[in-house]
Amino acid sequence: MKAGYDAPAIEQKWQRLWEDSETYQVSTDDPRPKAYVLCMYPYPSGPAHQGHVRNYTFGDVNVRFRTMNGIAVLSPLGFDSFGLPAENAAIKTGVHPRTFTDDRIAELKASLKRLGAAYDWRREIKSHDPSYIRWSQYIFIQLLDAGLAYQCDAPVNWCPGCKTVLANEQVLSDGTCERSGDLVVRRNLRQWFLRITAYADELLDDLDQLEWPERVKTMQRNWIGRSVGAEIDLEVAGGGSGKITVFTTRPDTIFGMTFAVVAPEHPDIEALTAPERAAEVQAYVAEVATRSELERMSGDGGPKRGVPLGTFVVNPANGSKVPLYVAEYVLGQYGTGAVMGVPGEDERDFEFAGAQGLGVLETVARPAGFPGGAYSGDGVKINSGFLDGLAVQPAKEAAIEWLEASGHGRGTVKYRLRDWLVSRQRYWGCPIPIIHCDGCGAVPVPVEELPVLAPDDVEFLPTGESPLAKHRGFVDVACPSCGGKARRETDTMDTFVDSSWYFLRFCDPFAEDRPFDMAAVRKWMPVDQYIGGVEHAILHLMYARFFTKALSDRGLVPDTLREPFTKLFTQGMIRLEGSKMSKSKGNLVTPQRYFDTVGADSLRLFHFFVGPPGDDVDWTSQSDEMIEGCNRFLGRVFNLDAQIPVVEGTAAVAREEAFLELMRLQDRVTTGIERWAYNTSVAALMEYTNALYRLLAAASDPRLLDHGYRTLILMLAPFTPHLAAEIFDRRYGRDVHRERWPELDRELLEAALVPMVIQVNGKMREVVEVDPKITEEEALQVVLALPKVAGLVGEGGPKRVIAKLPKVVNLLV
RNA sequence: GCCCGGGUGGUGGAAUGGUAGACACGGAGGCCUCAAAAGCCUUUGCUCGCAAGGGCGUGCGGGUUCGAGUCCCGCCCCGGGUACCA
Repeated sequence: MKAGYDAPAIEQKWQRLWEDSETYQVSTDDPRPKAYVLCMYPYPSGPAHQGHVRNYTFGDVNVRFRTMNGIAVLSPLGFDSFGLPAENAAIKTGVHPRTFTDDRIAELKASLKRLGAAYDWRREIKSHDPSYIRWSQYIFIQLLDAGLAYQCDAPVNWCPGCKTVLANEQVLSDGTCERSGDLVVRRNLRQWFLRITAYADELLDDLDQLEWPERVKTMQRNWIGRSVGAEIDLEVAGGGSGKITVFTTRPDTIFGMTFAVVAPEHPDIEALTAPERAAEVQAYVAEVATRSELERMSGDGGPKRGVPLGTFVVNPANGSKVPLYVAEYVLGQYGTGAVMGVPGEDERDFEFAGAQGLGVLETVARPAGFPGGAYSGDGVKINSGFLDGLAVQPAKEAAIEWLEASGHGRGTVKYRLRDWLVSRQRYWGCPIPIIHCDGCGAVPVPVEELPVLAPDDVEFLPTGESPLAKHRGFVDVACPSCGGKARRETDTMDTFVDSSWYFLRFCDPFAEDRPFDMAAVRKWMPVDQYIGGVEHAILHLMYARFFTKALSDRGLVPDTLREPFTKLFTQGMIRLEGSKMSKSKGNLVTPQRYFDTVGADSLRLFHFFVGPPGDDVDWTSQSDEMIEGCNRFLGRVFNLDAQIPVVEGTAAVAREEAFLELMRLQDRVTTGIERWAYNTSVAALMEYTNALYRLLAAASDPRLLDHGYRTLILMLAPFTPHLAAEIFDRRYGRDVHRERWPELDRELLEAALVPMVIQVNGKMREVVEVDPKITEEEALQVVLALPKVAGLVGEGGPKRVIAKLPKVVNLLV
C-alpha cells in the first residue's frame, strides 16, 4: 500500500458524502448571480471513456471555479438515450432497447460519479423517458402548427446498413453514411421535414454575436451557404416550348452566355427536349440516375459529360440563341436546377465548353499575364453592351436592375441549407405524434393524449422496416378529428430532435404541465458556457439554434432568447498513437484502470496538464508515465499536510518576497482557468507546491506556510476535488467546495519589484530588479553602473537608448 | 482545388513584440538500501571552452523593428473541414 496518499480510498469516501450534497443544487430563486454551464449530454454507451473524461472534467473545473466565485451555477446532466445501437443490439440479442439503454446509462452515470464531476442530478434528463417524449412530441406539434413541420415526397438518402433514411448532414462528402460507412442510395419516400430554411438568414447573421470558435462559425456559414445573385428567365426556342429559369451569382456575365444547362433531375426536361433528341436524352438521364452519388460527385478528373437537348434558349440581353444541354455537373437540388453557361468566367462552364466544343466569350478584361481559361476575378466589363466599362460588382447591380425592369429576371438569394429530414424508420426513437386519416389528412395527436409511446411487445427483426409498422395495436387508431378509421404514423424522430431542446428542459425538468417553465428559462438561459466536441459543429449546434429561434417565435420561451449558447468551447479529441481511439477499434484505454490505481484526481490532472484543452491529445506509452507524475505531484501535496502545522487566525502574513512569489503563482492559476489554459494553471500549482517545499526547508514563518498551503488547497479544489476536500477537512474542518476562491492583492503585486532586462545592441546581457515606476533617467543610471554593461558600452556611452520601462532597456553602441 | 488550424529540446508543452524552452515526462549521475522498489538531491537544447565566458538555435526564404517563436509577404510539410452549390 502507498504510504500516505491513498487516492481510491479518499475518493470513495468523498463520493459517498457528495451523494446527498446540496452544494451544486440550485433553484430558480437563488439570489446569487447565475451561470449556466453545460456539457453536451452523452449518448449512453457504457462506462466512460477518455473522451468523456476530458469533456466532463473541463466542465467540472468551470462549475466548481464559478461556484467558488459566488455564482449560482446550473450544472445539469442527462442522457441522449435514443439511437441506433440499442435497437441494433435488440435485433442481435433480443434484449429490449430500453433494458439495454438503462443498463448503459447506469454504467456511464456510475463512472461519471467516480470521476467526481459535480452535477445537480435531480435535474437528470433521459430522452427516452416518457416525461421527455411527451414534450418532444408537444414541440413537434407546435412546429407543425407554426408551419415549420411538413410532409413531402422526396428523394432521400437511404442507408442500407442502418436501414433508414438519413439527413443530408449525416451523409459524408464521399457519399457514405457517417455511422455505418455504407454507401448511401437514393430512394423516394414520404418523409417529415422541419423547415430550418425559414431561419437561414437569422442563423447566418446571428453567428456574429456568438463567442464561438471561429472555425465552427465558419463551418456553419459554409453549411448555410448563402449566395446572392439573380434568377434569369430564358425563353426556349427551336422545337421545345416554354422557358427555363437559371440561377447565377454573376448576372453581370449574361452577355458571355454561350449555352445553357439543366440538371438531369430537372422536372421539365421532356418538354425542353427536341423530339429527335428525346431517345438520347432519355438514355442519358436514365444512365445518370443509376450512378451512385459517389461517382457523380467526383466531378474532377474526367471530361464533363452532357447531351444537347436539340433546343435553344434566347439570351434576353442580346437576343442571341444558344444551345441547351442536360449535364450532370448541374445539380438538381440547388438553385433552380439550371444554369447559364458562361465559359469565360466560370471554371466548370469552361471545362464543359471545352468538352462539347462550345465557344468562349470573355466579358471581363483579363489582368496582364493571365494564363488563360476562365477568369473569375474582378476587372472591367467588356463585350457586355450597357455593362461595358463597369467593374464586376456595379455591373452585377446594373444587370439585376435591368432584369427586373425588363421583366426577364430578378435579384434573389439562394441557400445551400436544405430543410431537415427528421423521419426515421426505426423503433428506438421518439414517435412522431401524427395520425393519418383518409378524410382529414395528417392529424396531430391531441396534446392531452401525449405521450405517444411505442409498444413493448414488438419483434426486432433485421428487415429494415420499423417494428412499429407491423404492430396492429399501435397502427390502427381512430382519427382524433372525425373518429373514422385511421393509421398512426410509425416513423420516429431523428435523435437530433431530442438534443435540440434538452438544454431548455434542464431549466425546470420538474414541470409536469409544460415543456419549460418560462420563469426558469428566463432565469437560466442562455447557456453561458457550452462544452463539447467539434464533431457537433454543424448538426447539433445548428438544429439547437433553429429550435431556440422557432420556440422563441412561438412564445414558448422568452422572445429575447434567440441564441441558446453564448460561449462554446470545443475540447480536443483523444487519439491513440495517431489514430482515433474507439470501441470498434478495440484500442480503448479505459479510465477505470486509473480509478482503481492512482485515482480519478490523478487522471483528471493529467487531462488538464497534458496540453491546451482545445488541442487533440495523442495517447502514447508516455501518457501512463505522465499520469504517474501527476500522482507523484498530488502525493507531494498530500504529504505537506503533516509537515505544515495549522496556524489559527492566519490573517496577517509577512509581506516578503516569498509571499509575493506565491501570489504571482496564484495569479497564474486563476488566469489559466479564465483563458482555457488549464495546463498552465497546473504548472503554476506545481511551482506553488515546489515553492512551499523550499520555504519549508528554509524554516519560513509558519503563518506564511499555512497561508500558502491553504491557498494551494483552495486552488486545487476545481481540479482535484477529492484530494482538496480531504486535506481541507482534515486541517480546517470545512468544506473546501463551499469556500471562496482566494483573492489577489493586486495593489501589492503591482508595487513589487520587477525584473528589467538590459540589452546591448539587441542582445540580452543582464537582468536587474527594479521599481515598476522607474524613470528612464534612473534606469540608465542603474544600467550604466553595472560593470558588465559598462564594459560593453565602452568610453563614449551608448549612441542610442531604447527603453520600454520597466521591462527592457536596449543600448545601441 | 478552396477555407480554417498547426510546425518550438529525446517527448507533452510554456512564452500581452522584450531573459526562448516555464512546468512535467524521459535520460544521466548521486544519496538512502544487503539489494530492489519508492522517495530525495544534482544535471539535461546544440556547440566551442579546464573555466570564466562565447557562438548557434522556434519548418524554409525574404521583410518590418532598437528588438521577431510572436507582425507582414512568398514557399514547404502536417492535421481538420469542405468539395461541380453556378
